Amino acid sequence: MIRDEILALVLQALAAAQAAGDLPQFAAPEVTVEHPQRPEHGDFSANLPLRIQGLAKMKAMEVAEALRKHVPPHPAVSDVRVAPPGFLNLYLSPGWVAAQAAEVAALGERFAGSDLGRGQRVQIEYVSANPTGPIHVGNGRGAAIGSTLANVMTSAGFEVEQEYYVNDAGTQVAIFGRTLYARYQQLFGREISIPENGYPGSYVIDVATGLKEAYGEQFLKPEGEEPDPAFGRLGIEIMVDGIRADLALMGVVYDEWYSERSLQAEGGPYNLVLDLLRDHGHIVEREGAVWFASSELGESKDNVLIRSDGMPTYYATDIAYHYDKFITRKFDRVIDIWGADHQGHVSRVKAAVQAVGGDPEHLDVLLYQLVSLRRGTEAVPLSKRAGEIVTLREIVEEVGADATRFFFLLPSANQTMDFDLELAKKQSDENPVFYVQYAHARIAGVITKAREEGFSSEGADPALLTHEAEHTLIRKLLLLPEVLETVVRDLAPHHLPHYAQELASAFHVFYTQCRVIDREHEPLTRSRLLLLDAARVVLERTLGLMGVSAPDQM
RNA sequence: GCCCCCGUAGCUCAGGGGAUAGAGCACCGGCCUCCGGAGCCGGUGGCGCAGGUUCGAAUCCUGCCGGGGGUACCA
Repeated sequence: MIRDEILALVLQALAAAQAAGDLPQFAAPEVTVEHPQRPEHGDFSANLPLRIQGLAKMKAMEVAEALRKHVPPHPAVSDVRVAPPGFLNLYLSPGWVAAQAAEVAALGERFAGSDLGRGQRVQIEYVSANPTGPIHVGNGRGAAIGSTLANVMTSAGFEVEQEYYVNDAGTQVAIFGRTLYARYQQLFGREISIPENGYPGSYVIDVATGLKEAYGEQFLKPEGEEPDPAFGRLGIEIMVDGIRADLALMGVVYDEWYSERSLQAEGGPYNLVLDLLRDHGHIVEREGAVWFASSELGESKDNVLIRSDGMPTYYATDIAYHYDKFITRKFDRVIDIWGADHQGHVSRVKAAVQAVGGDPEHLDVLLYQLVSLRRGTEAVPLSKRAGEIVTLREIVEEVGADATRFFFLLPSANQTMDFDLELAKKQSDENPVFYVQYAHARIAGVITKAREEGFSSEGADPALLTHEAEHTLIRKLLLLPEVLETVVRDLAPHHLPHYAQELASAFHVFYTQCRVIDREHEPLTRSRLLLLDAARVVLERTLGLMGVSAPDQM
């Protein structure tokens, strides 16, 4: 990408200036270039002179001047200037900028692809909500973030596997099973109330009804007896199917649905990991429970692995799960995307990864702050135990998958988010996603109209693109590779919808100022159609990575 | 108490060591004889407080104030 080429020029200038004796020898700090806020400061700016003025024992302006003299010529660069208090500003050549319209259009969907990941195998695990209830709004945020990150990392040359960890074992699942069985019995007329701490939501009745229709009274036992464990598992399967369908509605599709229960199978990772921890002296037994001596690994305290009732904790199975990720499946890198309520779990899991022989440096936990719901000024509780919850499906059906995803992606992950249902539903036309999609529809409309009138971008000369709005648009197109790199580096997909808005804005301005189809200027018409091709490529790409559709008409 | 995240325009949010802090919505005023006005142009308005580090701080550090989350033999 062009930014890296500019950076290379600055580095070369530094080396050349030192070789020529215009700057003293010293080890330079990490050099970066950035985009100045003001266009008169150029397309790229290096603050290197300011950073090394001390090392060089020279004034920053003098350092900048020494560098400027040694910047090697480059076809994309038309000017290099020194600006106070000591910036080195580089200006892109207008001819080069214009030519990029043809480059981008020719690259098509290959544009902005990269080999940043060099085929690294990355697993991204996200949502992984308990299958004891339907997916809710908060889970939707994780879904949008995870799936977008997976798309971007794939395009950046990572080999990405998307996974949903199905918590189909443990206490909550057992409680769900008992609740389900109570509902099932109720359907046969028994006066049974759902257990204390059970799941009061009406969806459990739906699942029970489904099981009754499929299996009749097959699972009905004499009153007072415990249900067949297979009954609860069937219920969980139905819940998982529902979750899968809800996420698919938002365009989220996984490579793998990984069962927690399978960890505990004979010879599975769970027993293996316990033995491993025991062999390494990480296990202590006290108060009737089995503990992971994590305080010896720098944690603030020990944590229970096996409760005194013999049941493994979530933490224990999670250690086995991460063992499976790192050791068994050998992922080069693992990204877990969790809600901020799991924050305390991060260092524990990292400590555990270390203890079982993985490298905690290769585990990234991306926490997203919680989503709160309101209707106008009225707060809506999200709790799963409250019975009535707002499901993700409900949101998607009301505002559409595109707006839902865009909306969830907009704030950075470490910003809490207020999802106003009333606003999302009532003002869906004013959602920024429409502004971006409208840009795409406009482009498609013009291209179609041009074709009908016999115009195409065939043989276009990009050099005719000299209007300021055209150049602003092209510069914006060239930004996508940088945006994608930032998304990958910082695990911050929120840059994408913001970029999409800037891109759409640059297009709308161009559209307003530059008429495309003009019979009296056919060569310019072709050039502008070429630019539209390029803009369409980038807009489609950006929307596609977010999982948002790029409609030809609206 | 301790740990994590956040206080930026009336609202929702970007910017997270650079030069005069941005966008959307809202509000005020303009722009279609012409490719889609779901658009464009202009205007009003802002870094919680106090110290510190730095050539330079919205950005880093410390303290305080305010909001959210965590601190289970729940997941």
